Amino acid sequence: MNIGEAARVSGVSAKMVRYYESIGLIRSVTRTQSGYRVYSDDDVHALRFIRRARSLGFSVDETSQLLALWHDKSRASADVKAFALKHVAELETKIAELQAMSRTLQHLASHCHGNDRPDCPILDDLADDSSRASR
Amino acid sequence: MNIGEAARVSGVSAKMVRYYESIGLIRSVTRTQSGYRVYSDDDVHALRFIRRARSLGFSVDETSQLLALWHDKSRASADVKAFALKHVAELETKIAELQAMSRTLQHLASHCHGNDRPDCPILDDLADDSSRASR
DNA sequence: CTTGACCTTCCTATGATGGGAAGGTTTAGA
DNA sequence: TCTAAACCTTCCCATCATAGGAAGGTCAAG
Repeated sequence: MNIGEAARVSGVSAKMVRYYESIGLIRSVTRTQSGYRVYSDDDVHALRFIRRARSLGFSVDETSQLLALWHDKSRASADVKAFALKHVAELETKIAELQAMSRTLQHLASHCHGNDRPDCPILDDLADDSSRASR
Repeated sequence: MNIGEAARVSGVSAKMVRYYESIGLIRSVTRTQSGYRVYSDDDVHALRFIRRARSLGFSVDETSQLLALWHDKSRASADVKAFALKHVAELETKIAELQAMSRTLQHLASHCHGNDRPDCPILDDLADDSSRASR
């Protein structure tokens, strides 16, 4: 099948399929005489795998490692589990960072009258971050 | 003061100070005869404001809008509050996305034996995402 | 044989940041 | 007074994953 159909059935855009090939994430598929890429069901399967891994927040590099684990029939499930849990830890770190931002902003907003007067503790905080330490 | 000192006291790298100037986030400061940038306390104040806004997850563009609100002495605090709360909503959306990823991965990992056998439900899921719908 | 829907490669941009090269300036010390 | 170190300047490149678009070749249906 052509790249367009492979893109459609895998959910990965044709643009990204070419990109993934260029960086070596997927193998270079065979071509027709005229140069069109030809994809097999296995290729589409790999593309779906990639799309799913990306949707779980794995980087392209990490996805590459997951593909290697997938193809390595002799790997231990412990290796895969450790890899997944390491990513979970990174996600949790990121979540905690965003929650800290959100919490701070909500706190500031709760002290802002939100009326038509100009004085606003949110901007006051941004303008003088030493206030955070002393208050 | 020179850009190096301004960077040190504001917490924004000299590299970024030049970048912020190049994109118009901060004004072009005056120069010495030899071309060195010269920063005032007000300039440093603005840089601190920017650093704090960035640390709360505002984009450079949003930071620019915050700077405008800061300098607009007649704006209503309601405008600032609405702006902040919109950002909180975006943060919460992002948090929810990451939490969904984390939850899914934790769920998969909990079903993985994590031993030296090769079979692993994590990779099975990645390899066949139709399983998610049917199970 | 034409037209439209494909496909190809190549270049550009995004957002925020850092690295580094090549070269000019300033300052402190010998 | 000279020199070396520590500054500064601009300019280019890289990151990461993705998209847009141009210029041109191919294929299939009418």
